[in-house]
Amino acid sequence: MSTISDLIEEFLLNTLGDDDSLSISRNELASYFSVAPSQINYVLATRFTPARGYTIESRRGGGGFISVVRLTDNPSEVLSQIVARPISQGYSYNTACSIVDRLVRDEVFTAQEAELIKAAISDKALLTPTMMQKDSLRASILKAVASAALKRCNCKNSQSDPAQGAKAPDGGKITDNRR
Amino acid sequence: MSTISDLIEEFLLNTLGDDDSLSISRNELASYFSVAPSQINYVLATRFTPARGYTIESRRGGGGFISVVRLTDNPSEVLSQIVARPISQGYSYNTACSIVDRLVRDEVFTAQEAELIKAAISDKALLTPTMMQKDSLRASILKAVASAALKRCNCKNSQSDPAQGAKAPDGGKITDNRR
DNA sequence: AAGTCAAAGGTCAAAGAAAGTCAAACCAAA
DNA sequence: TTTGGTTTGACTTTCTTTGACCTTTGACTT
Repeated sequence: MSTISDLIEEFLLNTLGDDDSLSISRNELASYFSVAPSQINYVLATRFTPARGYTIESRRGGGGFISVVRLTDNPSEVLSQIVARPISQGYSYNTACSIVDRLVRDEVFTAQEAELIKAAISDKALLTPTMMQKDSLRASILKAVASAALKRCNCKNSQSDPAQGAKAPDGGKITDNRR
Repeated sequence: MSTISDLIEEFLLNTLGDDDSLSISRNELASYFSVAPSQINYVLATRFTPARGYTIESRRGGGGFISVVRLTDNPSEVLSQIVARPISQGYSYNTACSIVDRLVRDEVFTAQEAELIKAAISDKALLTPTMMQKDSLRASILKAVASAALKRCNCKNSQSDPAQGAKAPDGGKITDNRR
């Protein structure tokens, strides 16, 4: 069964379509789905995270709105960020998966590759006793994988695509807010 | 004589039929058979193991579910050996690489996938202090990856579109992990 | 310009809904 | 009587939903 949050996510994704941003009224959306307005925040906080390649902007007061922006920065940027990030900060499994999925979206990885990577960084695969250790290990493995991916990325990119501007407005933090 | 666990197994197998995967609610199933919910876990843990050709996925919380995924029924010999082998025996990096290369020749993995896997199991990626620990960890990761490779969709299916977050309403893919 | 106010949206914690874990109790067969 | 597979239930973890209360904003007065 899929939850109302899933439906809202789907609705937003559909509304987004091929565009790279959309703007809505929180209250309207909430009443359209008959949920508490704060549930909209929940959906945004859990599904439209930077790790997944989105950011949120909003304004309060009369004429307020929320907008969802699809991050369109260069995939190799994302890879570089993973590589640059200190291992000690670690990644939860879910955050790591969000990132991997996001990279599938950006066509850095195929869906099959993503499955393999996710398997490799699953709790199951990571024997280590404590969660903290797992998170670090995951960061380290992901880093190695990202480096490997960067290599082929460089090969592919060697002659392409100047026409893409649009950097992340926030310096592109890669974290996931899910609880 | 047949225990209730056997009946639950049979029920699941029937429900699975010819499909590659099924998705159920643990609580519903438990109450259908009037058993403790955790008995469902017992059945899954003892009867739907990778060794027997299945893996389990699940999600907790509201809208939670358990899904049973059938692994390919004509697995690569090499792949099944990896899954069967005890982790404690470990793999050196070189051995592991040979195996992965072998799997490339067998067309289980693409060359690109192989690169990523090798990166994931490189000494660099594996933080752990002692070599022995690294070797075990490598075995565990490789096992998880092999297991993922045994999922059908990973073997032959790629015809459909993976490009956007999985639209399959209600019948298809369960592989989640997102949140 | 400053003050007021209603209309947004934001935060947070509690309650609810699943599933997971683990060890103790149970039972059948050797 | 020991052993190994089953069954159960108490407790934990994860994800979702709701509601009460907080902050920001712009328009409207004064």
